[in-house]
Amino acid sequence: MGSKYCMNHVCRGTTSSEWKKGWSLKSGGFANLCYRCGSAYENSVFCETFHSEESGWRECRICAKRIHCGCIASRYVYMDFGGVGCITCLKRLEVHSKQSLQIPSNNSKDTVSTNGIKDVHPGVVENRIDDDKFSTQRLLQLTKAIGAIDGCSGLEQLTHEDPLLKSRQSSTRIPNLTQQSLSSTFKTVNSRPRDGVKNSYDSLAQPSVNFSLMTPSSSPITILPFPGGIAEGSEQSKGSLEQALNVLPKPPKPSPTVGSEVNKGTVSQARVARPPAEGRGRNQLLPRYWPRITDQELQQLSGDLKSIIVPLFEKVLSASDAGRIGRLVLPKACAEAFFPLINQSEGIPIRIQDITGKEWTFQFRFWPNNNSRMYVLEGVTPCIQNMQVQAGDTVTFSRIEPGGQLVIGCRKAINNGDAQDSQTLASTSGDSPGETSFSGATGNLLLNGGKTSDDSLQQSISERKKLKNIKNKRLHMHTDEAMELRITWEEAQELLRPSPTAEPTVVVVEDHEFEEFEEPPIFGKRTVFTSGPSGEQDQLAQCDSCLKWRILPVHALLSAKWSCSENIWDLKRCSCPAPEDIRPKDLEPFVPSYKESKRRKVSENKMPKGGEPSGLDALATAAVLGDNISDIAESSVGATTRHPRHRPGCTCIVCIQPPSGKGKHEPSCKCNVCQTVRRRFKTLMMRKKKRQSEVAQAKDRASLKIELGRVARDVEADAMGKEADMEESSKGQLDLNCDPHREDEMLAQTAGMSLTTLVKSVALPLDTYLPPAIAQNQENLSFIPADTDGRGHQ
DNA sequence: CGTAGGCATGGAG
DNA sequence: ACTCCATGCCTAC
Repeated sequence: MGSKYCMNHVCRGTTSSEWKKGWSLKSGGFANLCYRCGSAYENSVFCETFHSEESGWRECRICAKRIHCGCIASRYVYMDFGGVGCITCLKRLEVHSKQSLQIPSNNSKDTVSTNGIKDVHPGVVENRIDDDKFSTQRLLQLTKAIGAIDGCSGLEQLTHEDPLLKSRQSSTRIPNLTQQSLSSTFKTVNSRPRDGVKNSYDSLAQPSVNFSLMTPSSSPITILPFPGGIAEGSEQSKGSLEQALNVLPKPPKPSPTVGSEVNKGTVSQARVARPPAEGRGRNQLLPRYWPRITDQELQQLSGDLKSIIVPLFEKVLSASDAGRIGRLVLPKACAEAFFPLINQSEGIPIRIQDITGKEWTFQFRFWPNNNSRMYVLEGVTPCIQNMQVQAGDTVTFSRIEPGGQLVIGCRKAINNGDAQDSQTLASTSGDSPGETSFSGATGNLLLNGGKTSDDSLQQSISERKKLKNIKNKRLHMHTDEAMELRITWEEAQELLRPSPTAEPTVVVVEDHEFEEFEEPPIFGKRTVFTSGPSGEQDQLAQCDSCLKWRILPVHALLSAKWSCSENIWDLKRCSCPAPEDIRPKDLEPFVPSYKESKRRKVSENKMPKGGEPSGLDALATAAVLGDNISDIAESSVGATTRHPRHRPGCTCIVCIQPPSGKGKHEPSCKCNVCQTVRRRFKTLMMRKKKRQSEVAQAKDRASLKIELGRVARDVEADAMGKEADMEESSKGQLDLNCDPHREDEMLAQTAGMSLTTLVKSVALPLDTYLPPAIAQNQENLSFIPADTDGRGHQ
């Protein structure tokens, strides 16, 4: 990396500099370049060839006017990879890509690949073009063809006493500029102090050139191009005329319309992403952040501000960005490329002006995030509101040259099919969707994009992606309140079923068989248990296909997705065309929301959906449909044997039991309720065994400890002649034998009871009901205990 | 209780 | 596997 001190005259005197990898214009090779000035001359003050006495100014082979040597300090020449061009007629591309320059020099080289261009692009240099092509006549033709560019009229801006130029003065217009004016311009464009808001954008990583773009009715609009665009592409070889007008970098895949528009002497209105302006790490910017301002808009803006506008980047506002929190997340790469370097998390206040000149002050800061940073602009709400933008719209960041003043603008989203409000805003504000405007919304800047169908299509796809991006899952869940899950753990438990692939292991505990499952349970279909007048029980399930209700045996276990075809218990009702088992009128008492449920279900089924609801989806659906499970249970089971601890509507395994003496289950009953009871009892027993084991171990340890203590006290008693302490030790022993888990003890003793009796006596903590696998992972589920404040876990 | 600040989380690329 | 970043969410006020 060499010296830490950039010795380029631009940075001269500074004590340190940041360096980045880049193409050195001095050596033509890959080197460390100063972030500030782009210079690779860490130890030298000037480029050796800059204004060298011998080489001096050189001439454009096309317009025969002066060009710079292309050194790093030669700011007027756009040099990314070492290309050299005439700053006046912009024919540098021709020179850069097709031929080398015929540069007189004292070292007798008839062809000079300036600044090591030969090393960088050897192929380019070798592709020479006959000098005839660059005769004066040819030059004039090209100049006329350029038209709007007005040839090399900007030549007068340059001045330098150059003997080589003098030799050409007889045939070409030679500027009479002074070194002073040159330096003045140079400083104006490039010299920006490092610190401070307005002048701290140490982004002159690459030399730049002022490209003059003449419009028929306006003064030249000078635009700082992006170093990366032109030199990188192969499109330059298509001809100088196009590139001459392509003052902004081309998109990676330029639209064919761009060229045609250029040829017509107009400015491209195509909204295409352009590689960003120079800046730290700009090459790492994702294309999604590339500015998509059209040439026309840029011209308009530049003219309006009477300044050089350098589009930097843009971002589609997310919901968070546009929210009232007032924090706009800046893409990291953009923040680091175009915003001041900050070392403290608190950041710095930064002033950004809008098109009206109104200045906004934001706090530019970052948060540590995963060993990285997350950059934000704080306090953007007023500006966002002023621009009348919202999520889905795009904010643009540009820079005014000289001075480096940041400018914020906006562009309304084109396709607001998903962002209805945005469209409303656009219409009310008079903006057409998809147009670029700037805060303050001056009407003359709202230009029609003039997109072709291809452009529109591309743009539409792009916008759709953006909208999709801003409407991600979280947002979707949040905005779609119907998806909000409000279901209690108790309700969730009732949907648990053994995994269909799970093979239970039957264990016998105190004469009761219990099924153990290695696999965690799954969510089954919610069904409704009914009890008839005579006490017989039925189970009602709704077909997911035809939505008809079917009467099933109480022991039937249904998967989350169930249809009539799976009704193996009633062959007359095993297909959807079969009439419903129960009339809606009769179903109402059990499913109060039956009608509403069915109505919603039908409309829901009309919506295209990718997958089938299952598991959590089934729960979500239940919640969405408003099928208050509590209500269902309460009404469906009628009078239940509710445990006093449970509230009305409780659907726990206790409360859904039929009243005593009614519908008593046989010991071998395999209905859902009984199986659940058995499962839970199994869990109880396992926990009890575990606890007993732990207690036994603790008891052993305590006994040992007590025994040791007793020995010690015996010794002490013997010594002291006292025996009173013996009783105390006995008390301690008794305490340790006390089992604090009386409840489990009691429950364990119920093993011999009938299931009904067992159920009656069970009053367990909620987590006890849950199989261990679920209990452990309950925080991973999106259920919210009914009695929480709704903030979820944690 | 409401709000803002700050960090954590997890989906997406 | 890793980074980025949209958003969740805890904490302090």
